[in-house]
Amino acid sequence: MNDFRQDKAIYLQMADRLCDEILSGKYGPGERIPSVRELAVYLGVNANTVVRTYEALSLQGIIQTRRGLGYFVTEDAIDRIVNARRRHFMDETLPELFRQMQLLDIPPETLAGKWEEWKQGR
Amino acid sequence: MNDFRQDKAIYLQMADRLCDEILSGKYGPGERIPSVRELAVYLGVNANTVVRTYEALSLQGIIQTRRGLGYFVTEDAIDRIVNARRRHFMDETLPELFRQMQLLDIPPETLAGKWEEWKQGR
Amino acid sequence: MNDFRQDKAIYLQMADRLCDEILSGKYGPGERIPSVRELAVYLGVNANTVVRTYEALSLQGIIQTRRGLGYFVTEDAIDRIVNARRRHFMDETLPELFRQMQLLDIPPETLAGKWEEWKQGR
Amino acid sequence: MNDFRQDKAIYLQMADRLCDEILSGKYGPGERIPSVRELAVYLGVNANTVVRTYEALSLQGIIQTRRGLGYFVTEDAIDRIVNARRRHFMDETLPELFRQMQLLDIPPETLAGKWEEWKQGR
DNA sequence: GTGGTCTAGACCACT
DNA sequence: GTGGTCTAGACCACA
Repeated sequence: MNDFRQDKAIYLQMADRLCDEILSGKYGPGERIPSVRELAVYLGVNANTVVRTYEALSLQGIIQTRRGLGYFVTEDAIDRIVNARRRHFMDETLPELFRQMQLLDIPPETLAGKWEEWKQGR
Repeated sequence: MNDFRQDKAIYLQMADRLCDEILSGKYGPGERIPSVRELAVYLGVNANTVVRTYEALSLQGIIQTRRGLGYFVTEDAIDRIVNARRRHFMDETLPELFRQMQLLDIPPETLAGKWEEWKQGR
Repeated sequence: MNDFRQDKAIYLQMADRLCDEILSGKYGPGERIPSVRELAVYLGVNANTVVRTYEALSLQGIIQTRRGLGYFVTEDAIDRIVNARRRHFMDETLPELFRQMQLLDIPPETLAGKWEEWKQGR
Repeated sequence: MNDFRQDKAIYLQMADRLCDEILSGKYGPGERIPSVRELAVYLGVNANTVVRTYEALSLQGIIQTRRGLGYFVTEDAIDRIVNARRRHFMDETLPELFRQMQLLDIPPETLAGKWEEWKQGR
């Protein structure tokens, strides 16, 4: 229990995991996810931390709450997750990649070549 | 003290940090870096862990030992670090990037366009 | 200190007040608002409650954080507040109004007439 | 006990509640409502506050006192409550609504359209 | 100083 | 049981 990295907020790591589990089909659209207290005990974190995770995912429309019943995966959760990750890739991953390329003096043409190599290797 | 991630060997994380500090100029070429015991106490890790770090960096020619004096940054440390990181970029960062792009269904042409955007934004 | 109603979360009431103060010009676009701890002491609430208020307003793009400096009113804060309130009027106020009208057996035509009356009375 | 708002006199809030309970059938026409002292203890308020509540409702003809027996719901209590609330709707709710519409720059024609929408949605 | 996160424990309303 | 909110107090990174 409680095997989280130190370089990212626990509640965000938990959100990522839940999204992975939704994408993998562990929790399908419309299904109920573990209650706040259940998950808190299971992962060895404070209930408030789980609350923050669920709030964040609610705001993104990936899960929704039903008072007194629990949290449920929304019908379009998968679309929303993929879109959010695509956005993150464009706004975070790519700029960081380009920053590194600049620092390491790697020309952008390299990317196209490496992409071909990689596709072959699969 | 001792704020290391759990997902990577501590001695490798320490090596990364030392490289960062060399690149930043904190320890210039030819300068002495902290002794094994000093660094072990300072970072709250076992002295053997520091030894492994220094051995790894020695093997890469980034630092070198002088009997009875300590470890010193080599003259071409910066080049070696940049080259090592360039290799890491090619062998680790890029494949991971391409894997993500495949998962998110992002075409490779996007990279060239985004690179131009990013260069403009700077 | 601490004069909040019991029928609505304190952090939401605080958010409403802050929006009022932004609309009134007390805090203009680009200006800094009180720090989390300042406001907590001033209003006699817990710092975490202020944090929730500021987080909620951040998510709506009404304020934004600058690490180590504080929270600042965004340039388009006023537009966002007005739009949010208009949306609330349509989605919350009106349905509640109509529900009451149905309960009290008040015909919808009444509204137009009363509107004219009210406009004259001003 | 004693969960009243701060922004409205407690005796008026108690009167509202009693009216709700009459409308809901908890106390039917002709039935006896709790004694002043009973209600005061139950709600944790001063007995004089309950007296003011009952006086106010008596003046509106919603309840009536029978010496030595207690207060009783009048036969036409429900009509009187509905009428009072209709008056409140006209004199308080609507002007406040119109004030908001003016502030938010919402044209009065919107009401008719939204009313149709709402009726459909039920 | 600033904000950001986490824990522990409490009370509430709703089912 | 469920989620929603609040308090008290702690430690962190950033400026």
